[in-house]
Amino acid sequence: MEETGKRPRNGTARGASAPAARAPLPETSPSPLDIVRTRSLSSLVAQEIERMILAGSLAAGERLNEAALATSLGVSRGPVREAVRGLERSGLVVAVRNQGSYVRQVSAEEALEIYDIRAAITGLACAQLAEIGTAAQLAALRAMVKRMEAAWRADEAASYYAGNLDFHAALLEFGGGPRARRLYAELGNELHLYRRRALVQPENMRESNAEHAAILRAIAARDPAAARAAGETHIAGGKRRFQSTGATPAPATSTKTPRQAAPKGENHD
Amino acid sequence: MEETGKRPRNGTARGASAPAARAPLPETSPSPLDIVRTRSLSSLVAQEIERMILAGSLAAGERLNEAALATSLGVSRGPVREAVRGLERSGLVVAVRNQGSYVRQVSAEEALEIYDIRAAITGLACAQLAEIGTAAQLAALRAMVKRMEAAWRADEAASYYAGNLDFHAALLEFGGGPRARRLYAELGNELHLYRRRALVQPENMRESNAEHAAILRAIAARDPAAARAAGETHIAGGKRRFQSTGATPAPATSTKTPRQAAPKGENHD
DNA sequence: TCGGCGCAAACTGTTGACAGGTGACAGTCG
DNA sequence: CGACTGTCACCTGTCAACAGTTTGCGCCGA
Repeated sequence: MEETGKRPRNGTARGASAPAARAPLPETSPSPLDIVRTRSLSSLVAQEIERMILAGSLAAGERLNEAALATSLGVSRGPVREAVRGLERSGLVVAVRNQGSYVRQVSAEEALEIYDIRAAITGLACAQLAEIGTAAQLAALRAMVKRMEAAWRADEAASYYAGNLDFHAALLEFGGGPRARRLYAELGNELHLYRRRALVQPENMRESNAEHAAILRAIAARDPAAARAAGETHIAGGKRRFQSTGATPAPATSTKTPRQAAPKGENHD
Repeated sequence: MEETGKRPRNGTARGASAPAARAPLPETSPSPLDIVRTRSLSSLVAQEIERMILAGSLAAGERLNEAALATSLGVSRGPVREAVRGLERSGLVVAVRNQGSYVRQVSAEEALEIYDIRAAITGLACAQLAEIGTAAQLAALRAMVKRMEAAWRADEAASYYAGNLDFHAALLEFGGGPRARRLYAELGNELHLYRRRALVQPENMRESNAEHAAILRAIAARDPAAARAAGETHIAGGKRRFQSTGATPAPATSTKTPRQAAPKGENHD
């Protein structure tokens, strides 16, 4: 790249100029109408498609019709294509030339591998948290575990699941760096693409939360090695619980089955 | 998405139809962009831009001019935009609306974090390799270590560096799953974006290769825990060698410095 | 009735063009 | 002489249209 434009790269990216200023008018629309001016349509479309995939509106293996998506979202095909390319790079969709893009299907082997990687990342975060975690962070984590305990005692699976997500997110928020956080989120998204999820069972919740408590004990004891082991054990336990619900190790037949059964539940890490 | 198209998803993707046919004309431009019609232009452009970034043609922090890239590659702006979106999702570039895309700059903190994650992934691969590795794989790894030893004895830094890359790639090829492989490659690419690289020093090479040998010993002993520890120690050693060459922990000044010094060397994991 | 063949519709890949926004430069006023 | 403001060129974001390919369906013949 040699001297195409003379714009000398402003050093200070002033970024969001007015986060909350200049709002004297009653602001009829809560946010989206003009906030859209901040991000490009492509990123909005990508976010929406990702949401549809994770929510199940677009099933795993389903084909993405660019024109249909474009009209559905009220935009042209350009932004949709850019969004799909981004999602392809993220691993959420796979594209075949002149044929289309499909929501990626995660095999059982891949799901198990993702569990392994997640275990390593979580262990890393737990170890760091044992070293640099503050008392306030520990208290917040303890409160989450308490809430989850109440949830499984009341047999509220949905509530437990949400709390579990929060707990793990907090674990990486406190103990992991930004890259680890992003990676963990991506792995979680990919895991959502697996067709079968661990069923919600009270025993799973109890076991899962007991492991949460073990993690906290190790962190509180400022023992990085133990914290790491506890974090890895926890994810490994989630993997085991995931497998025990019928994760087929190897279908060994056609690599791409068009249709899968709908997700039957949620798993507990 | 409900019943937009009636195309019933062909199960067998027959893929590349004509790999190298229809080339009777002398093909004046040897550029792979025009020869290969198997992959879409977007992916080719993405690959090319990624290559340019990793090769240094596009320096970290440099702005990507869509039109200039398009004309330079002989395509329109559409594929370039799609490629840039993909690279943005990969973390190689950052985009600002109405302003452009810039090659991402990796800070020292991020580089160190990437080392930590790489250590975890490598440890995972080493542990699995200790369990499932074949004798042939072990022999191949041993041969690589032998070649690297010859390289550092001859003080051929470039040769050692290449062998080191091969060794780590083989480690993940043999012991890691596809997801871990992809992740490791991505992390390596991001690390390339850091402005300062560890200098090539014979002592570094010797130390690095000694750690390689330690990994192989643990794998040969079929001791997953030891293999994992050896792999992590090796990457941690690479991180330490990386730091010792002057990786500033925190510049703490402007978040985006326009220009950085050119890379001065390569690091040894 | 079944298999092969050809046509046509649909979809993707790509391009060019238009509109909006941003940053820099120059002129002007205090 | 300095700061501010208006203007302008460049560039990104978006859209509509064209071309190539694939695929489904109907037709014909054995």
